[in-house]
Amino acid sequence: SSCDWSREAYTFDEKRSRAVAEIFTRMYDDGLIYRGYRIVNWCPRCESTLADDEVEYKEEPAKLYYMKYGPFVVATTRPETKLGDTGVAVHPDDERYKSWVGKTVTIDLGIGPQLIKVISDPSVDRNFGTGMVGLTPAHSAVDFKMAEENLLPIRKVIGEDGKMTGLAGKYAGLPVVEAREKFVADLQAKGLIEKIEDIKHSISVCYRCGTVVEPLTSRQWFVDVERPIPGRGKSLKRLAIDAVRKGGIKIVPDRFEKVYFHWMENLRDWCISRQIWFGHRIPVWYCESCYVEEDDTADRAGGAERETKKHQGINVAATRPDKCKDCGRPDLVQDEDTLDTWFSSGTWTFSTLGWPEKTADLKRFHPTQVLETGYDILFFWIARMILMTEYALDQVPFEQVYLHGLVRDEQGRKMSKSLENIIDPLDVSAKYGTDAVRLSLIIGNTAGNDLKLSEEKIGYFRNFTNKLWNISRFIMMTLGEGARAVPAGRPAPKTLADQWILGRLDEVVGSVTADLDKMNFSRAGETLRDFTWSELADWYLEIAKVEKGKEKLLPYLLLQVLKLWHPFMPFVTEEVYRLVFAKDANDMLMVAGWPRAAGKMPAKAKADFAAIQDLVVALRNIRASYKVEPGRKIDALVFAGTKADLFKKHAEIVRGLAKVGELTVAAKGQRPDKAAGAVVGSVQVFVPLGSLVDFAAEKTRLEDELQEAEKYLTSLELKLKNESFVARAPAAVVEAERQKKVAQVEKINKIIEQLEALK
RNA sequence: GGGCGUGUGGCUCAGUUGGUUAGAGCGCUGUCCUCACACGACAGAAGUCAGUGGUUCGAAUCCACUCACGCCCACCA
Repeated sequence: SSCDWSREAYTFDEKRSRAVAEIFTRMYDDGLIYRGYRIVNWCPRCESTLADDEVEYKEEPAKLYYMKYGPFVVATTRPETKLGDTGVAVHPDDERYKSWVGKTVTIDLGIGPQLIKVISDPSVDRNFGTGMVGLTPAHSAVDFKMAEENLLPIRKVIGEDGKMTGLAGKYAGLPVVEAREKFVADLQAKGLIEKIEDIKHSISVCYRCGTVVEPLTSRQWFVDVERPIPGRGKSLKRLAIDAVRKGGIKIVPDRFEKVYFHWMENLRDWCISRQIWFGHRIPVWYCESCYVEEDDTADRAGGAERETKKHQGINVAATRPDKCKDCGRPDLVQDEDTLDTWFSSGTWTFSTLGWPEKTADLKRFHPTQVLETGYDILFFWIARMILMTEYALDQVPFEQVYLHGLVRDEQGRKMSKSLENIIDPLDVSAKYGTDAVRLSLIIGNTAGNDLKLSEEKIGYFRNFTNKLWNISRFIMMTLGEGARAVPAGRPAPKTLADQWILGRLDEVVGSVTADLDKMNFSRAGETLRDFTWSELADWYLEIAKVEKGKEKLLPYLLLQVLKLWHPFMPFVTEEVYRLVFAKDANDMLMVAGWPRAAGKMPAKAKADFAAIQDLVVALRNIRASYKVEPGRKIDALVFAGTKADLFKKHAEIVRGLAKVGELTVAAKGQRPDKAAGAVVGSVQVFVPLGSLVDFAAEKTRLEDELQEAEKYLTSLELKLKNESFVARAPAAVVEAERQKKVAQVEKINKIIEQLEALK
């Protein structure tokens, strides 16, 4: 896929703003958006509400105060909120308090009498504290809920500024922390604090600024996630759950589906109004003539009907109305609040395609196929997009969600400004190239797992980029001065090496394509890298220096490799394509077709080539262990048995790649004097090195090799002697083990032969 | 309190439905500035797959438990 810049969109441009206002209006008309006075998460620093998932939790040591409370004792971590208590809850079966339930007591915490009703609720833990919970409906979601059920008054003692309100008596105007200290000191002076315990407590903080969040009652706009949508019979919540459960959306890796369901099932009404200026303004206008501010304290919850639909002077519309729907007067004032950014972003997949117009784009491109994002944004954005899209279009927003992990530093820490461990993509792009940065983010990481990134890693991929560049240069050189390659069909293989590299290419095309389909991006990249570097460059290009006549095949291989790499490293591949293949400026790799595997390599070709590789490696090994200078040629004698013809035929390759002067191949023969030797399968290799040969070392090496080989043989024999294995394992597996045994026996015999000759 | 993830050579990570003597890159060791590339070539060393028990002819892979680290969720007052 590529970006279509003609469809560039911005959240706050006219079309997107229109879509946001439109969906708000529709949801309001369907009774899914309402204005209500209830508990919200309030950040005193941002002076705004927060959605439930915008609140983060931190475990911190805290104090649990046991305070005298009229005839009772209650335990609390927030003594100052007790000034807002209007009730107290106990477990229904708690014998200690049973007789009190239903009664109202009057207590005085120092600011005058407070009426406290005793209620019972099964959620109260009898063993925590005194088994009795003071209820502060205005500052605790749980308490608020119980207050609803038991019709307790709401007494708001903490204001939006984070300071105590007028209802807090002499503590009014104090910030909560100061109020707490003073209040506790006052209680202690009066002997009303029974004891103080140290406990661990999780406090809620604002995800944006880290300030402690105050739950408080406030009049805000909410999305009702439980209410059945008119005409559809399902709630938003249900719709969003079914989208994933019924397979319309697949999340990769799938374990996140479980996380998604859990979150959705527990979703409560979503507070969408914010008191910040950056956002879409809420499309609601209040009539200056007939709208009367609701009375907060008299208000009970109760939902959409009571609070908005019936409320006079509230006008909801996608564009500013001329006059009030109730009184017809034109004096309208728009709500000053903005919408939660995720409410707006939730419309993204369809607002970018022109919704609410019935555009051709919408018809053609929606639902989209893949959304790719970090798992930390699953609730914020993905869940909201699903919710909003299901509502607006009765479609899923996308068919697949690919979740990547978070990028961390070398030590696994989150990147952050304060730790100064941020790797700026622009810096490292300039330093190592953009393709190298891309590769370092793709390779070495799997879906949903965090990624440790370091400059060192990026540097490695810079090296690979350079390797690909040099491979291209080499291939260009073989084409001759200034020559350009014409993309053509697949050339027929002329040699075994050709057959092998084309066969390997097919295998690589197959596995890379399959991995991309399965979103195994890292594995696809690794497969490609290993093929490009080890097989194409280290083997085939070296062979091409020996075997000539590859003017067609080399460009073909390069083009296929460029196509396969293009999604991973678009810049370098495109540039090489431009230099080597492009007919004109409009001929671009990024729109080229994806390679397809042409066939399957014959097993014989594969085995033959592997035998040649083994021989070359064995010869190089001897060179290395005797420290023969790279420039110096060695002579070699090979007793190859049935492979003699194969080696004779490809002697040039062996000589070229292993720097052999005279290569003698025979089925078998007599071991030469003063030669270093090696055994590769059933093949014996000798390199006469005259006085250089160290017989003691040769002997030790062969003995070690023999020991190793016998150990393996024993394990094979043991396996084959096991009757259950032979009887129960698939025939093919058993046969494979038998073959291994035969080969191993042969190898051992050759090693013994060589050892004998040394004596 | 609930849920999830990770634990594989010094480091970073792959290992599809259980079946090659467990792979790769970095790093390391040795030789080389060989005419595409020293951001390179060649050769090599290095792992009882966290632990225990189980299932199986066969376990890094499946099951149970344990340990370590990390993350997410939750109205523990």
